[in-house]
Amino acid sequence: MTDVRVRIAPSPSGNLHIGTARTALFNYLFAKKNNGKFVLRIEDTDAERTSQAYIDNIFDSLKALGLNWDEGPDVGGPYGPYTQSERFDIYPKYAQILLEKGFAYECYCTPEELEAEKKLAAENKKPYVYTKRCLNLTDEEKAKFKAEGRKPAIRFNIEKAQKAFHETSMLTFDDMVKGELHVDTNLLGDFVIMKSNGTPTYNFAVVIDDMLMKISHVIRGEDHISNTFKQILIFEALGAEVPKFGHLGMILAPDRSKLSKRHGATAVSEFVEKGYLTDALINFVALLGWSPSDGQEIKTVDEIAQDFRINEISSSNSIFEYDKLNWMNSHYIKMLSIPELKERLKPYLTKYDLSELTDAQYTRMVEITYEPLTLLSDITDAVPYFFGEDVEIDDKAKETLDSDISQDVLRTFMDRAKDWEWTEENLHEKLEAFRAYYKEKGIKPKVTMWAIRAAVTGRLCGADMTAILAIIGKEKTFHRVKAAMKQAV
RNA sequence: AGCGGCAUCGUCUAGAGGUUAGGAUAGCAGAUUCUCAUUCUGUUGACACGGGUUCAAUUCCCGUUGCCGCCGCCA
Repeated sequence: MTDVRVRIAPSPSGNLHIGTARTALFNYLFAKKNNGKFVLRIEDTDAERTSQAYIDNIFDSLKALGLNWDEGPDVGGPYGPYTQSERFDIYPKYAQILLEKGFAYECYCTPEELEAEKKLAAENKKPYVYTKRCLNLTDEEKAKFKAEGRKPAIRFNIEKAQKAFHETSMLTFDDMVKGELHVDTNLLGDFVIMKSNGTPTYNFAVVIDDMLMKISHVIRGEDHISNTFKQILIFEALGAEVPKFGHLGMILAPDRSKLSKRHGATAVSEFVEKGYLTDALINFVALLGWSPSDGQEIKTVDEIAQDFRINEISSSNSIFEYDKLNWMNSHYIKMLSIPELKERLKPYLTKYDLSELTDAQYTRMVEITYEPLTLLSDITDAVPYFFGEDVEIDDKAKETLDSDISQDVLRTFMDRAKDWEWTEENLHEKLEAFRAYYKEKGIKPKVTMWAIRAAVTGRLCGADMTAILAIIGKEKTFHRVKAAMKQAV
């Protein structure tokens, strides 16, 4: 078997899309499983849509996801360069070969002429196929066009290639995930391989690069299926070995349309900013189309690679739903160690003055608040009452504080607590007794605690109350309780 | 319009010619906790439709429908 070499070839016209990340993952898994190489190639033939910021984003996102490449623009490799814009001198040579062999021809049609052809086809309700009007241009005709200042594009001669390598017009290939796929090449139309500005089109550049980079397996989205037939013909015309193809179903938004900005985050970096862990993202996205043989869904990329078989991937589209991603993210958050959590939560705590807390207090705060987090960013709204002298009291807490019972609880609390030793263990004991005291008077423990919670945190729900009191300290606690009492009088 | 692809709980999926159609997530109910959440337990919920083939089809074939994709000198 030839060496397995796969690639991810993003176009830097945007940040790394979550769908591209999944395609990259499946390529990476395939390489891992088969001891192959995973290469990164940047497809920036369209200079206008390319930007360095996007390239950086693609690198960073892929790295953050743990999808490290063996060969690529930054690390190099034996078949570089790995950025298409740096390979522009390569493509014309191969176009020339095709021209000489008769598998390609010059096309002098103007955009306007082409537009008219398309319009005509649309009017006749016929699918548009290029009319091949430039196929048999004489030298005189070409010279005349050139004299007019027209620069030729180069088109691929489908019929010639098809007749040279296939019995009939039906072209077939065996897709690794979808099985046999066919098309009638008569419907393809002679497509442009070199633009009139001298740069290659996508379909051409891909073939040349995959050929030169010795890519053995092309795993990509199913939106490329119709390109595959064209690409196979080019490989054959060049006398190159045709790689194996595998086409993945698409990731759709909940409304079944393409996942786009209006559905929220689409770029990996956006998910990360929102507080998603890359481990959770990659695990989640792996489950779109692939399923573990042991039913254990939480897995590292390496574990998945062991269990990965490309022919077992689902060939249907799948919908990207947040429910499960969220569950998985909270699961991964819970698996983080406290020291790790302390660091990873910091970016979401910038609106608070962390220096108000000692390291021990910060540690404890994290310990009692991380469990219910769905996103790392949820920490922001979960902890305001650990900071500052006063707290903002929300409506429900206000209402609770207004009751006679609450006021009574607070008075008693102040009276008793002034003598308490302010350690968490002791507070735990004392508050238990405190609740018991009120329980005997017919007041539920939670009502008792609500009064204190409302006064100290300004809300009715939150983390462990004993720990909160211990962390913020006696002074601050009393200050807030007094404030709450005054308000109600 | 044409061509191609896809079709199992809301969602992600497992499954095999004969299964009580399994799991996860979400939902619902209960238990636990000072609250919310977490956690635990239980539970609702699916083979798109119509024809074949077969003793038997959700599974194989054909058609219909639906959805997705492609028809650029974008990638």
